Amino acid sequence: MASLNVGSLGEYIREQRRNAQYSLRQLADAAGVSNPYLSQIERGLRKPSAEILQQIAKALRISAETLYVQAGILEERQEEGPGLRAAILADPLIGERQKQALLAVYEAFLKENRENPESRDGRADDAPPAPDAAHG
Amino acid sequence: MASLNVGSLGEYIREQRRNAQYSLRQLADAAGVSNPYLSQIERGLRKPSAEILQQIAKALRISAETLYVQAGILEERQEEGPGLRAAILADPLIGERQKQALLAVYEAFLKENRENPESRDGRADDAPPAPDAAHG
DNA sequence: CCACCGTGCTTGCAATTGCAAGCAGGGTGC
DNA sequence: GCACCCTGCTTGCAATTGCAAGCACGGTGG
Repeated sequence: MASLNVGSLGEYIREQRRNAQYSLRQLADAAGVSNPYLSQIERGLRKPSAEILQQIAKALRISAETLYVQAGILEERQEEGPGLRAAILADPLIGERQKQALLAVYEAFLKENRENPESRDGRADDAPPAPDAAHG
Repeated sequence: MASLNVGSLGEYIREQRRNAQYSLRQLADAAGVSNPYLSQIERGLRKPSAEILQQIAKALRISAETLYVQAGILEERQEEGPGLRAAILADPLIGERQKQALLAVYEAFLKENRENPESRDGRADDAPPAPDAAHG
């Protein structure tokens, strides 16, 4: 991992720790990691594993995903892509082939609608996209 | 990490690799990891870092999150499921009946994935069975 | 002064991670 | 037969990860 990411990860952890008003030792104890190691992580000298990040996140009462994103091993969720295609591709509950199958169905519908605009039927649906905010 | 998780991770990777009809060396090369190490990972002898999992996932053309979940460092997201439902319903280019059809396909995939978690990247309806050598 | 406690950090080391070099086996062509 | 290619795996090693023991400093109380 590039030291830049590690640097920002450590800064982030230190900031969250200070926000929570924990000393280094308190957080290390709560997280079940050694305090020297936590110090090294905060100063960007070591690159902790995902398991360690999980432990630290739990002790800080933040989501592990937040630290994964800071560490560069997870991308921030795109809540609503520019379209349904992106939403399908971004869905983590289905696999690539299932995504391709859904996209194929969707493309077939689009093609059908281009060739026969009347087939859309009841498109009075103007509800705004679901406000799927990033989880806290 | 409990060896149980590493075991299932390795099995999962091997299965995905075989689904993609890659040899161990081909996948290792594509992923940028050494082939002995990939072999060890598949056999559950080593616990790869998240970065290595990212590389393997990219080479397999699956999401890194999928492997993180298998490795036990990420929980399956439930929240995005409703997100795609909303995106389908919000899409202005398809009609109500088409939306319901897409939703039905999506729900079928989710159900299938719950009952058989490894079928996400499995056989799409129109995909022929992989020409596996019988008992390799 | 001292002893004690808290703070964050240094340092050496054991275990783990990932790799390079190579082995063993199967198959093919000459 | 041989050489070559492919397959997956073994093995020893360097680098990295995470820790235990301890240091240095500041503050407090006797």
